[in-house]
Amino acid sequence: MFVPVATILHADADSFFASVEQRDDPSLRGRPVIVGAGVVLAASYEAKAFGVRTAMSGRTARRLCPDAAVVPPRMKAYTEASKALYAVFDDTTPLVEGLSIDEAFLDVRGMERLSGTPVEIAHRLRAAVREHVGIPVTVGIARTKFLAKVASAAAKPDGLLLVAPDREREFLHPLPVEAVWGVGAKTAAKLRGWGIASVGDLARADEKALELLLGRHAGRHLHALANNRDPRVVHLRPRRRSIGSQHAFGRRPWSPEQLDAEVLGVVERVTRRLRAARRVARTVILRLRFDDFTRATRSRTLPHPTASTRVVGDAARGLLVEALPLIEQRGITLVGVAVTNLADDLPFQLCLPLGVRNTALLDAALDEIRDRYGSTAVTRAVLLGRRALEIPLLED
DNA sequence: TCTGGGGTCCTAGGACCC
DNA sequence: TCTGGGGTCCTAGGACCC
Repeated sequence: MFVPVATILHADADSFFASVEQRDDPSLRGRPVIVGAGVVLAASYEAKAFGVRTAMSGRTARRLCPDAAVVPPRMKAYTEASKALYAVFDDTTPLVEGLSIDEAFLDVRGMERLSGTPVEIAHRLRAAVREHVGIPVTVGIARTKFLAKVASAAAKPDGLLLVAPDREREFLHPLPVEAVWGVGAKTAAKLRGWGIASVGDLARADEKALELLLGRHAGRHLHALANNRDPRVVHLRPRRRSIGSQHAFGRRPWSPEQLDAEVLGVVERVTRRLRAARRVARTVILRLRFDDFTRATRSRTLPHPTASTRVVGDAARGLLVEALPLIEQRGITLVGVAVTNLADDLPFQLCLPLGVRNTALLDAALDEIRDRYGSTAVTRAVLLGRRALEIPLLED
């Protein structure tokens, strides 16, 4: 007989940024700690006890918890800690799916004889993170991703919770709808307006009615999760689909020149990361936020993928000009640029579209490759490019 | 209650092609 | 000449997550 087994672990560091700060500065241990001044990026559990929450304004947080230590974020330290955390994950099982800087699914199916039961593996994982990273991590264990994720949230902080396969519904159904992964403030408000307050209510709701209320996909998806149907499997880390950067500058007076310079600065950061990842993008998106907190996006898809600061910059500036009336009308507080439609930046991808009938453009492409990757890459590109160009050149 | 920076996915209309 | 149906791509916006 088939016996379902809980083999999916969801490991989630507790108040990640704040834990790293407490690790690196002993005087912060046991004290309320808030990371980030303008807005709360992370709050230690001591601060959360006062009602401080992530994404809350710094002013509100300090009012709730005047004794908290407020520290500026150190992204570099968090990135390092994340690498160490993932090293422990990768050491635990080959099947790790990263969700964010501090959180991942691990599938430990079939590892019983080698490593012990999932609960034993989770205990060892927590101890290893303590030892090698120096921060607490909470683990939820269940048969599905969704249950594992909900379990870790329920077990926080510094906990471990197994949802046994024969007790899934009794665990799930009493929880509030907000506990469902994918239900945020807007969706929760809609559901509560319809008298749906618990996961059990959601499970008993009519699926078609949910589709009408929330949209086709969201309706079906949430109905399935509430009814404990989640067939999603653990995948290896998927590749990134977009890269973006943004800058908020508050309600200062601004001029079109300053705005233009701001956009170019953001583009510079984005294209640098794009090149570091050896990828190219075809769609450029300009994000704007206004004085009244409304937002807008403008996007443009280029004929060829690129990682060039100039090309992305020109596109972003064009979009900015388009949006200028809106900006003048509402006043701007944030600009961001994201690129998407990503592909690998193989040298021949530059040669292929550029060189087909125009050798001047090919030269420009090769210059770009030399600037970016050095002269050996040019040799490779020329070889690849020649091969790619053979047929079109014969046609000419 | 009015704030950061980084992402993901879905919806829906319009253009265009077959 | 006209009408239908289907598919893909692009653009803009919305919701959600950490």
